[in-house]
Amino acid sequence: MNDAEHEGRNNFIRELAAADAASNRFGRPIATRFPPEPNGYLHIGHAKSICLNFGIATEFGGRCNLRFDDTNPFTEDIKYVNAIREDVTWLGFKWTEERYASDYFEQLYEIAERLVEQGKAYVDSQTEEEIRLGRGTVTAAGKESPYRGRTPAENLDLLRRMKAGEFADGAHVIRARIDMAHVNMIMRDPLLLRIRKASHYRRGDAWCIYPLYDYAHGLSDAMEGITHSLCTLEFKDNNDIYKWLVREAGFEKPPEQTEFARLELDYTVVSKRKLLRLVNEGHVSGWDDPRMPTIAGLRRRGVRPEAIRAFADTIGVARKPARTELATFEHAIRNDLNMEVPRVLCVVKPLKVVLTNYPEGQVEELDASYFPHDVPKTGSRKIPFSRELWIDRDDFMEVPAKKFFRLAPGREVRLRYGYFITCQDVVKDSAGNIVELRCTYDPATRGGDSPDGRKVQGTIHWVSAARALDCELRMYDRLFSATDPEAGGDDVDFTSLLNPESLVVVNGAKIEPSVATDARDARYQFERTGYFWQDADSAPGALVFNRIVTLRDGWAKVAAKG
RNA sequence: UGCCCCUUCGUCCAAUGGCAGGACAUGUGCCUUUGGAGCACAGAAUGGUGGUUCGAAUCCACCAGGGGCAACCA
Repeated sequence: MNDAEHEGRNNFIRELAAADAASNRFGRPIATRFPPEPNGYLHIGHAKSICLNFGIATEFGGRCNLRFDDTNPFTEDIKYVNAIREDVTWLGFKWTEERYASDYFEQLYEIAERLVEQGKAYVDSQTEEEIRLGRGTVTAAGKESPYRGRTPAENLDLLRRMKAGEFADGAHVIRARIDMAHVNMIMRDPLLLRIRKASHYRRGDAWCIYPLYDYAHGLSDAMEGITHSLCTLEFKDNNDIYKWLVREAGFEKPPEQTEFARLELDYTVVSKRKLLRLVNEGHVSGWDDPRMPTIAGLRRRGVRPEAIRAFADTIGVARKPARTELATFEHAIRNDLNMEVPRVLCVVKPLKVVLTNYPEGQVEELDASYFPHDVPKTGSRKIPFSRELWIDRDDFMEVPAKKFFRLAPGREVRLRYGYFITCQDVVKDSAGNIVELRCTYDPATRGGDSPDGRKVQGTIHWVSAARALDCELRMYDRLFSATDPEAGGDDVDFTSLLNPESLVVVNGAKIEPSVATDARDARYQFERTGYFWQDADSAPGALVFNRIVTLRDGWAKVAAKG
């Protein structure tokens, strides 16, 4: 361990890096990389990997590259490159170098020629299906290709002509000559290069043979001088070919791959294919829908990068496949916001309150601190108080339940930063719905304290009916109603598990007027309700707030118990 | 069915042969001009069976359970 041991919890990869740094095992600084394929958007699972890779590099005075593993021209696009760059930057990381696997095509090709010359690779001309069948199964050895015995000269000629574009897609592939009976399926003569007469988003039509992941990844790491190649568990078996290639290619002190468990979060899917379906089938509004687990979605939701980094730290890194409870993530979000953002008052479901003993037409400006006593920040604003107010419907019960501390007929409560009020009368419409409360206020309790020392059980939020602003509230909840939406495998369509209430739009909420002059990207705690900020759709006069996360709700627990 | 990986409180992660600890969650109490936050306390775990050892979560063997691998995807 070195002097950076205070920076987060311990894990096996960090110990490995610490030991390697201490022994100078690689003869070069610790180097990691974050290697996304630019074919989709980054999500919370990538954030774990990003924090790990950049964290290790920083902690041990090394470097971390952002490398785009763009070896498949069919699926990749510059727009994803840009989105990924934006997301990594937003998360708070600076990469040492920006690299592209597609910049290594030349070197990868040279290595292929050498392998062919040494008889360690060959051109296979079987069909795709023949190759698949020939691989055998997990219990039965594979069969050697009839083309496996081609001479180096023959292979080299074919390879050059493949590169020159003489053959159609699928006519030939380059395979490593390893062992068709290897217990690890990956090692049964893995494919290295395939023909794709496709335009690559960066290389255009310069190439028509493209490396496969196994061929490109380890060698790319090696060419960049990476020391610790960190990836998720499903690449465990690929480690064998990784080692084989960097050795055969002759790299001194090649990088070493280490696998860790990917993040699985309750009520969430992170597979690119499924995320894509959610977008394409219109279950969400886009990649940045605030319910999406994408970085873009979390950003639009209002989650701060600090919260994501803190979350990554608390979940740790291990080899055990594990699911994390959503509460762990929500705690990280609240914990971050709690100490940072100002409190304001917003009434979600307005119920009119008329203070019968308050002068008609009078408006007072009350002082209201932006922060509670335990947040070491200062600042306040004025909030208007008037005869007619809005309070939340949930803060009134005509027949109060046990342990309900809020407003009820004959009961006195405190209006936050305001006065004590007592409910005198309940006004209903012809259908019996409560439409208005007639209350009295105690002028001596201005600011919220009674000079006679009288106590109230509840404090509720409110806004002036005359001065409040209308706003729309988008109440987001978990996207799925099942803890593991993928548990059913292919037998269950995961979209059938979508939570129908993942978005509840509340129109006609009432918010205090101070927010009109705040910064557009201000985040708030709406007291007693949750954390919010303005959505991208918001505009002056048509305010729209996203709920970032709810507050912990102690009353909900009491009420649930009855 | 073959190979590989994994198994510690409800959940996630520590403890690397020497007092099983933290966080989230849960419960109770205190405090409170947010039923927020905070504070205090509590309950809660080494998958099983053997073995090695003065001593095992840790090392070994077997068993059980979970996961990964049979794309010209990454």
